[in-house]
Amino acid sequence: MTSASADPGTPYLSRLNPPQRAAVEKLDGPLLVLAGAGTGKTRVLTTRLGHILGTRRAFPSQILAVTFTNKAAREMKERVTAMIGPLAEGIWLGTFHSLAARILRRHAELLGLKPNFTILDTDDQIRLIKQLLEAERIDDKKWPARVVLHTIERWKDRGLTPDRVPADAGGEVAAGRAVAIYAQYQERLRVLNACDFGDLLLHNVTLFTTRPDVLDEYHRRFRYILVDEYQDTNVAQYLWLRLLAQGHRNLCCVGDDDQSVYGWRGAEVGNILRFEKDFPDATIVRLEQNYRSTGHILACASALIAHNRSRLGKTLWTAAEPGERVHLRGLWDGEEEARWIGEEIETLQRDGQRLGEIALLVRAGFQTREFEERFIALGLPYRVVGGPRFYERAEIRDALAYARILAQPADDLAFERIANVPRRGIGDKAIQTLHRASRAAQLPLTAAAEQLVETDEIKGPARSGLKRLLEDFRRWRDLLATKHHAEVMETVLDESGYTAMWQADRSADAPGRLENLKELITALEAFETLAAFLEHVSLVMENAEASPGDMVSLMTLHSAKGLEFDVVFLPGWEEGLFPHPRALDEKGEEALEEERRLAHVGLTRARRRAYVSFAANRRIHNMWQSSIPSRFVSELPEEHVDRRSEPGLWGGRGAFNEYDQTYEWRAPSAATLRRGPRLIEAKAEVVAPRPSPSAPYARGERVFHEKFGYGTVVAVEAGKLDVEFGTGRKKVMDGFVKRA
DNA sequence: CTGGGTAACATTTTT
DNA sequence: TGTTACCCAG
Repeated sequence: MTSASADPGTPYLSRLNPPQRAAVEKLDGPLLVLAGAGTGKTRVLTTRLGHILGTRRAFPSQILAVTFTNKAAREMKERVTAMIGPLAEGIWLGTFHSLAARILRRHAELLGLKPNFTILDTDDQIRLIKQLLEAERIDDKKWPARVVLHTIERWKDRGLTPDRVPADAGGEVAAGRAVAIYAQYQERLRVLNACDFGDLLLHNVTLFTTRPDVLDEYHRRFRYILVDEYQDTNVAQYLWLRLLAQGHRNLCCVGDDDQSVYGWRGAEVGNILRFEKDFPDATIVRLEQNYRSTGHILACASALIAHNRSRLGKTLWTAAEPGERVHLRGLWDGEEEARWIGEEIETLQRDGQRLGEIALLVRAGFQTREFEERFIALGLPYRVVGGPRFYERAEIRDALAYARILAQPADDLAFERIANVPRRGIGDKAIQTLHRASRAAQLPLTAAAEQLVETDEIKGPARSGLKRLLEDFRRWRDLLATKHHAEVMETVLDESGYTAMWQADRSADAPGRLENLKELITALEAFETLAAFLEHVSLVMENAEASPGDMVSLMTLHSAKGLEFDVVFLPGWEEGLFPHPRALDEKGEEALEEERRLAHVGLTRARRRAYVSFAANRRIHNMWQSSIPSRFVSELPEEHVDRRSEPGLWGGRGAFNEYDQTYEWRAPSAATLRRGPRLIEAKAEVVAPRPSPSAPYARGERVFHEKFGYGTVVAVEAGKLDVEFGTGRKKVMDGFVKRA
């Protein structure tokens, strides 16, 4: 037994398997730990932290431990504290963004910022880009701000400042002027004394590369660096790590290339390969023994992921029993799929299975609805994990905008957000006038407004509303000097009429919003300064913990990463849904592999039972589509699945169903698959719907439309018709046509 | 300036 | 099906 050989002072080492132990004990020099799903990587990370401290190789303050999520950071802190006690407090442990922000605040002036810079949310970013597009007269119909922002963010993810982006990069985006927009965007951020998330890292990299003296300070500070979920790092994060690790090179990265599912957000699996290149002497440890899933499940997951070409290659194995095969089931439609899963869960529940250990993982958020409806009908308790974060809620952002404008009068974005919320007569026209004045005077909006209200350029309700608001700002700022900011904030929300606005709102979610505002005030009380609170909210604050209780969890595959459950349901494994065609459109083969990794993540969440299902027909956005099983279904080995489908469905003789004889399902041939998704997509055509009483029209029928004139019906859907008019084919509501 | 009505649209989302 | 963005009448 290895325990006999463990040092008496390090009993924790004996609880590790040999590769785990190697990963913990190899303290000096670069180390890459390839940790497959369920192989105990968190244990390795925390034990390693404890080992560094336990062997007195470094003080806590000399360790930098980086994660992606606040949740992961919190868990790591808890586990290390449990191991070594309150000493753990001193470790620089946090997310990439919070650590980068912490460093950036100390050296803000070196980057043209003040230490109290604002961290923008997506909404602010979009608004800013919109303004720039408008100024450049770029059609934002053709180039939506989100698309332009996405382009810019990918550049930032790659560590590219505007001057480093090739002038012709970005292709057609923003009418070919994406790089120019990027440069303007950065300039605006500087004037606003603001950063977006990408900037936190990017500015750090700029800082470290331009100021070796500053970098040196951090070299001396951090002697050991640990990184979790390394496969999700983008280039900027990689550069950041590499810069910080220069010298001692005590960099330990833990990740799994087979769980890289954030490529669309700039994550670079290539960083793993790059690690070996940049650190040729790196030690590489593979963790391959899975402690989570039973045999059949693991076999399915492994066989599936083996279809990916770009992998470093790991072979997961388990000492556990084979357990149940993966349940594979084809159903008639989505409704039936939901019904079947509901019944299955009820059966499990009767057999003593806790609901809290059951999860339903879907590709896209909207898919949860069908199941929610079913679960409500059954009275089955469930929770939806994910959804908008606390600080993304409109009421929270509004309240924060008030706080921001008080903390930083130059925050134009915050001002614009609340200038007319609640309504105080300051409409688009007034805002435009204000912008003109602000540009002319080279002043922030509020300062420009101070001047403007003294003139006649603005009149009527706009003028009085603005005047009143500016007075309010002054009064509230004065209040900050004498009262606690939580109290001030409450006053602000009251006196501005913001609270009253929601009290008067009779929509169903208004009470919830008022609750959220209360929660915000409560959270505010715990902070020293308003600025500290603002940082916390934008970087750290999470949704209130999902209510405890024994409930089924519903979430996307993405948010399931890192979690595990006894029982996992994986519905909707159909071409056209999973792999998601939009992903495939954008990046082809590479994206297909990312989708496959997502499938792999899904399967490996399950400890004892996994259910994969697909429906022959599905209503998406009120359009019936017939679909064929996902190619991933056929990648699950026969001998590890238990396939049961409804008669006539997949696994039967061919015809998908008795109503639709025109469509025969064949397993996609290898050639078809190689040719890519497009062909398969084309196969998933819209099927003639069941006759709908509200649309008594038939194909081929002549109809008359007020606007388009006479035409011929070419397709019928519930409530809608496809009609060929003289001028072209149009989709019309059936209520708008008459029989000709 | 506001609010109603309608057309267009609809991945994933750690920070 | 549900949401959001825009257009026009009051």
